[in-house]
Amino acid sequence: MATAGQVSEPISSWDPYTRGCPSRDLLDQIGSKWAVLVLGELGRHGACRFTQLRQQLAGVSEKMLTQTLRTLERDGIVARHVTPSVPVRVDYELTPLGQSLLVVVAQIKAWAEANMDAVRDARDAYDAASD
Amino acid sequence: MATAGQVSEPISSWDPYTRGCPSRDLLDQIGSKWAVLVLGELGRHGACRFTQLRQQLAGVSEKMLTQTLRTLERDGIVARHVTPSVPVRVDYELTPLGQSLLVVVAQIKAWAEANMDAVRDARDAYDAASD
DNA sequence: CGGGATCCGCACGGATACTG
DNA sequence: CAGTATCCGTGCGGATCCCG
Repeated sequence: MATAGQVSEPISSWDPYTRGCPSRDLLDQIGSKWAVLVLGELGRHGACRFTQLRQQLAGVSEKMLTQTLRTLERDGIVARHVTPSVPVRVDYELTPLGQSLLVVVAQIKAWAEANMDAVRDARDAYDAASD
Repeated sequence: MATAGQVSEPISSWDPYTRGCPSRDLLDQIGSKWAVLVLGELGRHGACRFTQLRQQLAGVSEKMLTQTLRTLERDGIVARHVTPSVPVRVDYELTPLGQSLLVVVAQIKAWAEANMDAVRDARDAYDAASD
C-alpha cells in the first residue's frame, strides 16, 4: 500500500495473512477438493456437460457439483454455456482466468498423486509411534 | 476395490477422480486455507514457534492451528521439535517433503493474491446480472 | 437433462477454560 | 508457552423430490 496516485487503482494488497482478507476465502475455494478436480477435468477435456463432469468426479453429489460450478462461474473461472434445446444442454469450460489457475492447480493434484505413498508411510510411522 | 489380487503391488495409481481414493482427502488437506498459510510462513521464516505462527496467521484459532500442524506433521510435511526447557519450547519446520509441497502451494497463494481483483470484478458482474 | 428446493446428520471450526 | 478438553453454533455435504 501507500503507493500514491491510485485514483482508480484498487491497490491489490490482498494479503491472505491478514484477518478478514477476502483472498483467504478465495484461497479456500480454489484449493477445495471438487474445484481442483473440476478444473483438471475441464482442462483435459475442454468443454464438458454437467452429467459428464458428474461421472468423471466419481462420488460427487449433484448439490456439491452445482455449488462448485456456481462458485467457479461467479469467480470468472469457468464459463457456462446454455443451449436451449428441448432437453436443455449446458456446457462448462475454462475462461482464460481459469486456464491460468489450472496451471497451478494441476500441480497440487500432481503432487498429491505423486507423494501419496510417502505421505501414507509417514502416517503409518506417526501412528505407530503414538502407541 | 473389486480388483482381485492386490497382493503386494503398491501401484501408485492414486487417482483422485476415483471414489474413495485417499489422495482425494490429501488434496483437501494440503489445499486448505490454514495449511497453505502455515506452509508459506515456514517457507519464509524457517523454523517457527507456535505462538509465532499464531500471530502471523491473524485470526486463526488455537484449535485450528494445532489441528493443522498435527495433520501436517502426521503427513510428514512439517517436523516438530520439542526443547524441554522450563517453559516448553516447540519449533516447527518444513521437511524435505514439505519443501517440495511449498513450491506448488506458494503458487496458489500467489495466484489468489494476484487475481483477487479480477475475481472481485467477475463477482460484481455476476451479482449485477442476477438482478 | 440440468439443476433448484428442502430436510437433516454431523463434522468443521470458533471461543473459552484448564493443564503440564 | 504450548497445547488439551469442552461446549456449541454454523454450514458442509449427502439424499430425495420436483420443476423447466
